Amino acid sequence: MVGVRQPRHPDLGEITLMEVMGALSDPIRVGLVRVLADGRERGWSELRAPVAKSTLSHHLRVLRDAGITRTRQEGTRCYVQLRRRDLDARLPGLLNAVFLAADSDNLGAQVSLAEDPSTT
Amino acid sequence: MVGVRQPRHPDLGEITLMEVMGALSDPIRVGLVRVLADGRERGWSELRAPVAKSTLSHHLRVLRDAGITRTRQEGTRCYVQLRRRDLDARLPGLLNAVFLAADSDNLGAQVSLAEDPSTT
DNA sequence: TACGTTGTTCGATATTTGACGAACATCGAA
DNA sequence: TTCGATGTTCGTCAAATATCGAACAACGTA
Repeated sequence: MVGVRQPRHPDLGEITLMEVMGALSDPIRVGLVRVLADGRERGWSELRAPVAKSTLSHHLRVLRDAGITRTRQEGTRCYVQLRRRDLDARLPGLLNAVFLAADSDNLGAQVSLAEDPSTT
Repeated sequence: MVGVRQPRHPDLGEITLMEVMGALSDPIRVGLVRVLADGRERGWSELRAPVAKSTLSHHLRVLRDAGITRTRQEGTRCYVQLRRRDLDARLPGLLNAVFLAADSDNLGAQVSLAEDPSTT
């Protein structure tokens, strides 16, 4: 990515419940995960959250470090994707439960996707 | 209870995903919840955790405030119980997922019950 | 090669959190 | 009523977190 190369992605066995729970105890991050819920890869710049870009970068890092998302760099741009398969394998049912509760309370609604992907 | 009366217990509708996730992102607290997993009420003094009693009190308060446990006072003693029904109603599947993951990793194993309940 | 874009990293804060021991409050018992 | 037991609360610290703006680094492009 831009700045530093090769963000660390913990592999399946390194994903821990404690870290995932901690990562998902912040509304911005839950919002980000919800936005990625459909499994599609999203561009960093599509993500809309009411925080400074350095803060958004921080949150995305927490998610990545916890093994919740995967970041891919392509040229100058980054793309983020939910590691749903890995999470479901390692922590069965957790993501579903979080989505269920978050959806019903519209938690993390402050986060959204840019309507127009070109709004990069 | 001892010290101050009537600990606050959020009712069903006040339980939030964010607070529960935060409460369950600490190994001691996950350990406590695991110890209460069978639904039986336990005496405060039965709980064994590698922290000072003021710290244990703190953790039990975090769990109580999040709506995860219910505390009852009887004379000089306190009894704690998991609010499983409420949690399952408000956050379906979450507790199960946490138990599943915590059990398989033996998370929070530092917490246990006194072998002899009289070890009060 | 000089720029502009895109995220990341670096301080700097302010807040929250975990932990401890000591003081305290409440209840039951001597 | 004087103790002893049982938790809670308080004051204090250290460590972790959330945020921000500014400086940076890596790419693509003019």
